[in-house]
Amino acid sequence: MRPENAKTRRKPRADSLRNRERLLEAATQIFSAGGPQASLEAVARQAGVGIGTLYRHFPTREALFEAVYRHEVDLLGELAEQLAREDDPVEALRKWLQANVRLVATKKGMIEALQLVAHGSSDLKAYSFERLTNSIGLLLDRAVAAGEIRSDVPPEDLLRTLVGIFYSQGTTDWQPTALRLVDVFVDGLRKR
Amino acid sequence: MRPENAKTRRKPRADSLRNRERLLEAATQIFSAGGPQASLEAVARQAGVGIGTLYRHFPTREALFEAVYRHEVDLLGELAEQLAREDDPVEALRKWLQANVRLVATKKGMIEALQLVAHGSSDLKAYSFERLTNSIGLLLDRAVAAGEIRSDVPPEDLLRTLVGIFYSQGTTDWQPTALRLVDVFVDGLRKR
DNA sequence: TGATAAACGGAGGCATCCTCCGTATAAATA
DNA sequence: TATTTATACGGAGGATGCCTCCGTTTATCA
Repeated sequence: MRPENAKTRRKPRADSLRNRERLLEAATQIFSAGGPQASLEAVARQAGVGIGTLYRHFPTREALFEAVYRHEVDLLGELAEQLAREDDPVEALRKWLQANVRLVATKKGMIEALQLVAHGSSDLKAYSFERLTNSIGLLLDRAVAAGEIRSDVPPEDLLRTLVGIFYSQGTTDWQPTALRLVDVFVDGLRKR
Repeated sequence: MRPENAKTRRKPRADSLRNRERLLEAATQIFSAGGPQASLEAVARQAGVGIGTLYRHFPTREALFEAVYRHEVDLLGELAEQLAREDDPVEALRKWLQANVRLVATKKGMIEALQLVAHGSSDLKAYSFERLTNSIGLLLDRAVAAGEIRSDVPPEDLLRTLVGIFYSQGTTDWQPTALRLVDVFVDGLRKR
């Protein structure tokens, strides 16, 4: 006799959890290298599981992609919380923005991925928009509170500006330009 | 004896030209409906030619897509020249911008298409950027010369703003919003 | 240590990609 | 106009990817 609700449930199987992790990790790699339309069979191969297992965990390409993307967004959120404990608030903000640029730069597929998100599932869109806006807000408020930057730029505008920087850049060697633009923008936020 | 250069060339075959046209037209339809990753075999079917013919004319998906996109850009260029002959220069500018919105709206695939261009062949990017900038410049200069709008907004900025409006919108029912934003922006350009 | 719910792998059917080459045909030539 | 020949045509076919289905395996629970 088990004392739980009507729906008595077994503990999830250990191999299931493990495979899910492996798939997520493999998908991050494969999508990063090949964009979000990369072969799902390649993902399964990379993870060392059967294609059926992939589809059981993530019934559609979008489901897998969303899980990967959510994970990346969460990592950026954690980075923001970590940076919020640094001394110099303006530098913390700058570092976070630069981390975004580097993330996109090292993962060539991420650019296309971002575009899919921009016009895909609005759940995911809402989630990541909120999460990223909060991250920026955290760092921004601290810098504003310290009296170091102007207070009339809301986090949303900063996020959109960041995305704009990604979009407007070409494919080759855009990272230095993007980093410079971020620098300029952060400097522009500073009070004179 | 033919009086031409070392490379004596026949006139291109009529069927070849015709098929190229048909493929372009079919691709415009198919890509518009299904986005740039739509089936190429569907394009060939729609055009009423064999798949081999498609590949002979356009060796890669990108080549076909580029041709389609160039054609659309050229049409917008021609529209600008036509509008430049209208009476009211500000209205002409507004109409051209609205035509852009409608073009993208009726062709759902165009949004993804634009994104491909943004990170694809830089030839195509340069070509379309220049062509569209010129179109805007044509209409803008006329309105400036008539003293109706401010003179400190270069065509490039206007183009980027337009693209930004496309990107920032969600998938559903964004056309009214985009048209409104265009309106606001054009009104903002007016001298008080 | 069995019973069994849950997860696993991958074969198989279908779609698309792209290449290759025998056939057809439009332009050139006589 | 008839013949030649460069050029283009169509589509079969091999490779790959998508996704489903189901017989087999295995982790949990008693």
